[in-house]
Amino acid sequence: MHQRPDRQALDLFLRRLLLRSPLGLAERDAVLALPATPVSVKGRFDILHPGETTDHACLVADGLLGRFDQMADGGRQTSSLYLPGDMCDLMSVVLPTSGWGIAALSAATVIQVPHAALREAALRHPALAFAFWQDTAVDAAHLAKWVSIIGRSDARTRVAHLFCEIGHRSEQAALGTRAAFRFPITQEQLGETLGLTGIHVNRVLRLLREEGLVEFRSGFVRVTDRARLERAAEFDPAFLLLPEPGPAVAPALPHQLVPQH
Amino acid sequence: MHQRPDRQALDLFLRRLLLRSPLGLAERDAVLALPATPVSVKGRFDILHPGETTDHACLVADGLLGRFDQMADGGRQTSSLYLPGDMCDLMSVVLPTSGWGIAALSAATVIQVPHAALREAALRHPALAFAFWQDTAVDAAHLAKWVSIIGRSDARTRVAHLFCEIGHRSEQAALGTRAAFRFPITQEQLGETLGLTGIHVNRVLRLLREEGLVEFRSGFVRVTDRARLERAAEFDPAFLLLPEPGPAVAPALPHQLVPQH
DNA sequence: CGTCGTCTTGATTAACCTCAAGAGGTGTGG
DNA sequence: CCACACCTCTTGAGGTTAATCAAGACGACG
Repeated sequence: MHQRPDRQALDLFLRRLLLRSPLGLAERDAVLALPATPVSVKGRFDILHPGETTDHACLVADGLLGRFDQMADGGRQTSSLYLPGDMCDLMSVVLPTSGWGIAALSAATVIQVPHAALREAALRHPALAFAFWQDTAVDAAHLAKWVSIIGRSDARTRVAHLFCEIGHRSEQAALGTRAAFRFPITQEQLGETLGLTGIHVNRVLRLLREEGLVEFRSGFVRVTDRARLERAAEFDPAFLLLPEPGPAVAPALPHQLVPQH
Repeated sequence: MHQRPDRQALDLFLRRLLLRSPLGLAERDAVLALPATPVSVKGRFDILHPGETTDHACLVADGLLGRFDQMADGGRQTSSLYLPGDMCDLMSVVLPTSGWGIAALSAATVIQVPHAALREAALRHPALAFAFWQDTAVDAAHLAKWVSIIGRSDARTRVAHLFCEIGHRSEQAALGTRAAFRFPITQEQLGETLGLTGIHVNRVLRLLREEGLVEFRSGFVRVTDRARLERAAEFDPAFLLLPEPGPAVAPALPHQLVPQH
């Protein structure tokens, strides 16, 4: 735990891959040996501008990142949020030029991992190639879910769903519990994520607080009634495509979860 | 051109991969040699139910398919449309159980390609593994764009954008031109795709017709003013991540487009 | 102590939904 | 061949949700 931040983040990333893909020792070592350059950025900093071409992926070590689309009127829509351990823009390895941007929503530390190294690791270890492909598929699954939430749900459902999702993901990544977790985002940014205005998000937050479902204050979420919150959100954890978390959150690499390969 | 439908569809699929990934002769042969079972379905048939597990991907040979999410109230949200040549649900190779369903929006012919064969081809040919991964990334890019369109655009912009996108994709797949193309979908289904009600889609279609931008009747789109339509849609072809189509659409495999590998 | 970003609340407006009803087109059975 | 059912498209009237406009409070930071 007193490692350098880049190694620690690679640990988190490997942990995330292992949740869904069994990887052998050689593959795991290859992930942990990836070259990694830590970079710290302030909140509201654009790490990648829309339309730009990159030669590296960004692994989140700390803070909150978002993938966004810039609209004609200057407004933004955030399509994905990335927590520590997420390799945001892993798909840029096969799609180095894309239409979206990546922004830090809060102060953040990101680890830059060169495409060349990721590509080489995937070539050397086919199981890794599949794991990377799978990671992109999970990203796509999230986006598909997001389309349906924004397209068909009202504001209250959307806000509730986001809190449920981030709670689950935070717990899965051992960053907090479903009942209480850090979520360093402003109401305005919540609006950009949910397809709402910040003002309306504010009203919905008040409603959810008064209903006793969830409280959001200064970058921190406290779920006061999980059952009712998940019902309000029409939340189904299955969509996260993750195994159910065990009773206790494993502090480090859960070797017992890794099937032999 | 008088081949069996499954070989023809694999041709289209290979063509699509080659648009973005250079593939050698061996890889191309491997794609064309994939086992393929054609199946015909009526419109409104659910090919894959939400939450189900599959062991094959679906290559569209004819008709229109959509990926959808079923909401609690029974309503549907379509998150992606698939035209002939698209391997819909290619990502199911690495994510065999997912939350979405696949439905035929019109009568359609789909070609079932077993996961096992796709996986083996990817293992044998790393370049194919990258091409498949890239195809999933393109899918994700589409979804990300869709999130921002549904989250931030009004109904007129959304409808216009969809027509622009399907027109471009139809032209790219040599199924029609950007100015006139088949689009076998009902107004209700358009609504399910755009996050609107079918009734409101109807009103917007009337508006666009009266403005002289585009006409939609009995499954066919006629663009009457492309420049203004694309402006109304805030459409940027770059988001499709495709090279600009040449002056003429190549009728078969464009060998001259394939870089040596 | 003042400034800036964020949060909060109220009043008004606009976009889209819901409910309702009828028209056109197509396939099917009498 | 006609009658009927069914699906899709069309249009109107009224209601609801969320956006917009406006203003003030709170808190962190220089």
